[in-house]
Amino acid sequence: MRVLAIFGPTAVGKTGVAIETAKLLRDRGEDPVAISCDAIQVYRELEIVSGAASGAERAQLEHRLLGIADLDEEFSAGRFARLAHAEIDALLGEDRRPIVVGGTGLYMRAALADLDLRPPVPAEVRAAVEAELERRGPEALHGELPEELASGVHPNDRKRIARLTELSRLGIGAHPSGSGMWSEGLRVPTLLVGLTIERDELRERIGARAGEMVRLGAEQEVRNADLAGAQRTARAAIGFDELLEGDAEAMERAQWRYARRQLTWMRRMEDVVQLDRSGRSNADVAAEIVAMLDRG
RNA sequence: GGCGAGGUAGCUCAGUUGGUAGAGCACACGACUGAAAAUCGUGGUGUCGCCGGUUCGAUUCCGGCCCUCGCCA
Repeated sequence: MRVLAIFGPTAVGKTGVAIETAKLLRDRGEDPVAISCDAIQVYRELEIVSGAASGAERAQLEHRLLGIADLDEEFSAGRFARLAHAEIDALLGEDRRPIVVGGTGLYMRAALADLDLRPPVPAEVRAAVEAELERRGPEALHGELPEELASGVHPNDRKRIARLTELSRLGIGAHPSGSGMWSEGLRVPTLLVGLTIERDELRERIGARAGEMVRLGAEQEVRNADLAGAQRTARAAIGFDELLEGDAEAMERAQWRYARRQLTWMRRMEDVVQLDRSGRSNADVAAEIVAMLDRG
């Protein structure tokens, strides 16, 4: 049985399409389960601002890896990869079809392939490197990286420079950047669908969704998360800082920018089947996906 | 109607002691290996309000006009 993966920009309707697809699959005797692929939806108390599947939606299709971390925990692609692989393999073992659905490009890639991600580093090492980065600036540390690592990172890219510096100080060989990410094949047979949509329609959807988030109390949610001591990986949520400032429009703009980055990621994906859902219902799109699964 | 301030990129504005302009945001594209909704890179924005004058040359100086804002009538 092939895994079904659904990727696409924020607000394109991934959850809705997944639910409709699951219904059609159930009609033919399957028992599918969704596996969320989202770096923010893993947080328990960030459901509104992350646009996680609602209770009503989850009643129609079981979603896993949603709301599995507390706000004061740091999350990571590596941690996600292990969990996702376990879920996918367990479902396949039960002959249930995994529907891997989400918009975090790296998480999707990590779920579908074996990325050989490097280990996390001790907090002390990271704190030391961060302090040094603050003091000396990114260019200085960039200059001290081994040539094969430095060449793949821009001297302004603080986060990657920090990470590579941490790894090389611990004597852990990092990936010489580039190439590898796409060279390894998928772990298991998969149909990877990338949902696309006309820009005007996507803008409307993002606007409507942002308004809905505010109506559901996203601002309060974010204030609570702030007080609860949310970790930086949780504070990275689009809308977190914006709503703390009371600027819902800024959140909407950031979501649009994010959607474009997701589209860039999607164009880069190998073996992705792009499916234009402009002006179409979730059910209509789902029917096409099921037909693709049938075609093998 | 009078006085004052201002009209430059999609927006907010900077600037040119006269040689046809620039920053932020927005926009478009790209990179991405345990922070990825993160982080970073590249790119173009344009009758410099309109019409004249001076000048080799005016967005810049001068005159007139139009428009916006504020105050006063």
